[in-house]
Amino acid sequence: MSGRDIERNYETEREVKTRRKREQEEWARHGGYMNAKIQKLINKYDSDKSRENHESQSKLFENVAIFVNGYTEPSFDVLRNYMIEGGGRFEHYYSATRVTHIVATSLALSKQKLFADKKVVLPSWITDSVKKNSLQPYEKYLLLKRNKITNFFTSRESAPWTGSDVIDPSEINDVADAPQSSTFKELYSSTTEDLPGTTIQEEQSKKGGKSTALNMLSADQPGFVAEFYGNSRLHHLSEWRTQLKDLVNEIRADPEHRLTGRDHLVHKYLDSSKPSSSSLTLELSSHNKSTSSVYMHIDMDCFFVSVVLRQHPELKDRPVVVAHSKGDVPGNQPYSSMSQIASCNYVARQAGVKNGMMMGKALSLCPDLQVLPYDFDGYSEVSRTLYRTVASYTTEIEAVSCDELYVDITSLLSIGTYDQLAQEMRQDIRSRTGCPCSAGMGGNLLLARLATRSAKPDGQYYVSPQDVLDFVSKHQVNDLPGVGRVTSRLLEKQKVETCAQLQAFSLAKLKDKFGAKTGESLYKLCRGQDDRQLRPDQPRQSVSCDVNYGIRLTDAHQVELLFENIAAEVSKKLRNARLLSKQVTLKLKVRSADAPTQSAKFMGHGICDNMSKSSSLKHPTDGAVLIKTVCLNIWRGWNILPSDLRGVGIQMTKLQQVQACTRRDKQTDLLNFVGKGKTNATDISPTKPVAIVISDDEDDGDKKQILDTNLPSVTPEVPALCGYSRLEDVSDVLNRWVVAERGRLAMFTLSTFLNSPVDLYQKEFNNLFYVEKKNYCISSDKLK
DNA sequence: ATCCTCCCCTAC
DNA sequence: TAAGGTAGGGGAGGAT
Ligand SMILES: Nc1ccn([C@H]2C[C@H](O)[C@@H](COP(=O)(O)OP(=O)(O)OP(=O)(O)O)O2)c(=O)n1
Ligand SMILES: [Mg+2]
Ligand SMILES: [Mg+2]
Repeated sequence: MSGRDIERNYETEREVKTRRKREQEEWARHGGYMNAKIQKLINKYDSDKSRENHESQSKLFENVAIFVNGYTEPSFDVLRNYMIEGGGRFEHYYSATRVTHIVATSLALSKQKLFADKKVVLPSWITDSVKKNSLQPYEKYLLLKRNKITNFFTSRESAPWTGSDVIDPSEINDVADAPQSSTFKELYSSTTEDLPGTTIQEEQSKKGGKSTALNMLSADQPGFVAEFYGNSRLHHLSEWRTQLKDLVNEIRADPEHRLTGRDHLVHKYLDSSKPSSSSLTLELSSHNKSTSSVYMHIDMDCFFVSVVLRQHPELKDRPVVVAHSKGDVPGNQPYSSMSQIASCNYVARQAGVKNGMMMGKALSLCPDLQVLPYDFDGYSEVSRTLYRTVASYTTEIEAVSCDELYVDITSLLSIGTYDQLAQEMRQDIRSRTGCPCSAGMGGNLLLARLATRSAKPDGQYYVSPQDVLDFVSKHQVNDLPGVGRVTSRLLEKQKVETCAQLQAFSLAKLKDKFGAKTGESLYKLCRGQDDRQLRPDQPRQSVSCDVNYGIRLTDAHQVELLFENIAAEVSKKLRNARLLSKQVTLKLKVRSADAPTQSAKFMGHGICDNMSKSSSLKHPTDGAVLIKTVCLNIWRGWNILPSDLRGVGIQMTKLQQVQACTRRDKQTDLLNFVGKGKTNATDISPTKPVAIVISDDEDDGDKKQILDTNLPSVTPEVPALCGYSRLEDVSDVLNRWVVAERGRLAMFTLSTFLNSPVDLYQKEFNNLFYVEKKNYCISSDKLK
């Protein structure tokens, strides 16, 4: 079954509407709502200030101004009262100039970067200062130390979560005005996706400006990818997954890392009269090779909802979902919203609502649905706290996603029982994050994973060896990891719905039907067997960027701009990971010949044909210009109408780690290149200083990128510069040599490379010194 | 056999 | 309106 057929089964027919006026009204309404919200915050601030004036006796927090970031214990409100009563200031918005201290117990990675050189302190700085009635030195309470989070997890003193603070209920979306009628007529089984006709979406993305009232960037504009990614839950999910894998690797590699959670368990459950012997001997005795491993799988309950419900406890018994839009614009068809539900709580699940469901369908199942907006920073913070909490028990962890991980608990079982272990860890997670989670345990990854399903919500479950067959037989084949929509539909055709039924199939038959590996894996999984090991640090095999939303272009030039945008994004990712790649794959979504130009989902990709083609590079690269050029070559070989383009992905494979190259390599490479690529190479000698520079003539002439140099005065410092470097990291060095060598520098411009043989052009992007940032000008002799 | 390219499938 | 990303497993079929 092709992807296209599948989409047809769930994309809906949609009545085409002209409704610009309504959109404008909605925009105004929304603006009005936002304005009211801001006014409310201003009022709140003013009242804080007046309280400050009236109760001006205490000077405890004089000259202190705090900003509270994210979830804290004690709560936002309590901290605010302490500040105000202590004569300090409490800022509702972060401002580097006004705020003296940021208060947080955990930070999203993005915030860690933002606050890198700021005073970020634990809430206990405030509470301790209040307790002792004197301002404590903040240094003892820093959350960020040497670029990593330490303090919070080196002590177990933090109070348990009390979880009863309401912050600002005005942020809740309007409630419960969904229509009561039930004229929902099978929106989700239509076979034609859309009606042809009006071209609202096209008009919105006509070249040039920000289209229409909604300020959506057109796909050829510079900020388009960043804006889309900023709003894409799926992008965040993927980004966090890689960041959490990195976090696990960092923790595992950190010799300073302490197992404070584990120590606490040892203290609590093992005889504390002989404390000196406990930890070390246990470590050894637990390495009992004959015992097989036991795994725990931990997964947060309705993650996105739980995180935002901390601020809205009054909604916890009502059906709640997190999504971008409720689609309740006056004049829209009821139950027609195509906005996806990222997560729904268990009350909503009672009504049949599911993660990933369209809002329209969910509202038809549950008209009372409460829709809350995303809080991406909140999810990131909770994720990292979850991982650090688990890592305080053991570092035998495999990251699965932002709300989910596998843990090898074999050695921890010498401290306590399954139940004790899970209770302790879950309680710890809950008190640190304010969110519930569930845990499953079993003799392999499959059993642990399935056990979590039985455990949910807010529970735990252990599958003991004698129960395995019974336990797994009861499950639907659908529940098996790796068995999704297509596979279970294929099995359904064979009258197989449960694992018990699947067990009747012979290994040979399964291999024949599904292929060697898949067949064998199905054969084992339905019997509760699973060979997979925990794989904490698997090297990355690909790096990619995809955008399959919001693409409505009209001409080839716009396509080039979009490719440039996406190529820049993959390049950034490669450099971030310090990887170089030898193969580029371009993936496109192209509107199917018979598909309407307007998709079912606003600005969605609609019914598409997928195309992909890869191109191997002679030399590994991370350069955006090269990647873009290669992709455009592939694109030109296909003759696709720009207006039919609906999605673009660039995937980089055949990866290798950047290695700092030696001075000798560097000079050889560079001189080889210059010697071969340039007709007039007689000026080049090993002593002649050379820099390779991209000079983009369409930009103003000052913007140059330095790709490489063999400057003798730089080479002692080259190990620090080459391979991968950012201007921020190397600007000192750069400044020194640019000034010193001014006027002596030979320069090549990009056109030099474009006229070079292809392999030289690629070589130029080889793992050499590369300065990312523009606005960097050097003056020099031009090479004749 | 084993590898490669172009897909498809799955999970969060 | 809506934000349909991304990495890894693996199969089919051709090249070696
Ligand atoms: N189709 C999906 C599935 C998940 N997610 C996001 C939101 C979820 O909260 C988070 C974690 O996914 P889970 O599968 O763990 O689902 P939940 O945590 O929401 O619920 P559960 O209690 O079943 O784990 O990933 C999403 O955006 N879209
Ligand atoms: Mg979950
Ligand atoms: Mg999960």
